[in-house]
Amino acid sequence: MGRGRPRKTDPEEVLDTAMKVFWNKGFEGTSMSDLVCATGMAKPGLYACFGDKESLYKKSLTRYFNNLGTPLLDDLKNSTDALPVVVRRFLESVAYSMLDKNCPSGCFVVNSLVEGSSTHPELETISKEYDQKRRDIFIERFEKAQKNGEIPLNIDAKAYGEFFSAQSLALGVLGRADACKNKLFSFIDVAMTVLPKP
Amino acid sequence: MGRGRPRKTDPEEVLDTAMKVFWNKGFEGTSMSDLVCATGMAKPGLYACFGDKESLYKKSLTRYFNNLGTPLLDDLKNSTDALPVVVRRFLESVAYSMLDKNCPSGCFVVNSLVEGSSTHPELETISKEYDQKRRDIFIERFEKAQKNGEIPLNIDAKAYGEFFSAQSLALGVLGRADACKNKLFSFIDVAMTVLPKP
DNA sequence: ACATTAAAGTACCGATTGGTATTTTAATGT
DNA sequence: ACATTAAAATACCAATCGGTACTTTAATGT
Repeated sequence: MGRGRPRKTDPEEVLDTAMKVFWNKGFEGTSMSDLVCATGMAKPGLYACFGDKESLYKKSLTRYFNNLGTPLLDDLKNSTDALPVVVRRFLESVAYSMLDKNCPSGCFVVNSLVEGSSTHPELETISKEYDQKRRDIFIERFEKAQKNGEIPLNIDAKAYGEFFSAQSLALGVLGRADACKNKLFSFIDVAMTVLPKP
Repeated sequence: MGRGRPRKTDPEEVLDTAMKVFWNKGFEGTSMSDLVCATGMAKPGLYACFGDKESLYKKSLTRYFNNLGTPLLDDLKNSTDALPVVVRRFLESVAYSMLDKNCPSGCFVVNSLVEGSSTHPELETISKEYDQKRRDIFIERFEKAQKNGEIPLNIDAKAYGEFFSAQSLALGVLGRADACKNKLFSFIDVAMTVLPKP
């Protein structure tokens, strides 16, 4: 163990809590006082641990993407399951995430994309980056599907990949507007009809 | 003409400008000073004309919906064109709105839905109300289409209506993330493949 | 001309904002 | 026992926040 006074709060837990506050209220809607109250870490502690508000927000968004986004993307990229299976599983996982009552509503990346603070352009950059990663992996998977013969050669694999990637944006907004499980899942059912038979 | 000193700025123009500022930067991200600078109307004038910040935001969002949303919804509701024609026209109109360089990016209703200020619950209520209106009209149109034989009877008209209504949410986020015309339109092309033949 | 009306403009209010300097507390190494 | 380390806690900063009281200006009605 280190030398000085022991930490009252685990920085990982603090970051997790801060993530949820930003996710729920946005960058502009969250004050440092909000974060102090929610995390239990005093203001100077937050600054010492995570830097200024913008830096803490970036770390929160990165944590969100790594913890909640990356597993879904890895599955989409690496699973050997058929295209309709992996695509549906991705969208349903997003839907389940929308319904998790231990987390704020919606998708933090979508919230951040939409808030798009003009006074803090770096925040827009990072959320666009994560949005792009999802898009790229969807496109890759659809191009692979075309090579595999899972979908016909005469369709625009890139456009289809982008379409399904964008369905998670719609789910993010629907989740933010308190859509129930039935609505989210019947939305996915309809979206899945886009997938052409091979 | 009235009695007192003439207005320097037309309240309609002021509201139009305020709408664009809120649309661009959100409720929490916009300060009264921002609005004073953008509109040219001094702060006491804004309060006298529109009430407090929350009230001005509501009027801005209502103006957005009436001016930009209602015409599209009226067309969707009243046009005698075939289902694929009116649906595509609706989505393409949304896409063109995303590309209008005289307006902020994205859709103000989507932005407002996603920001969803927890400290000002009325703002969430009104954006959800406008979102619901679009959904209702889409569902109506799909139910009508089913009666007309434009789509088969064995599909879930409500789910299809909600699906296409939600595509404008996706377009709103895509527009916010600076999607270009090609991406928006090929997105719509793919979405339109959902429409079943009669 | 002059009172009346209403908007513009200035100056200000307490509260809160993001951020920090300083002190106090609690552990460890010697 | 005591210096050292590091975090907690308090107190504070200038700037900005949403909102308002007050003064000034420019028009109209008589």
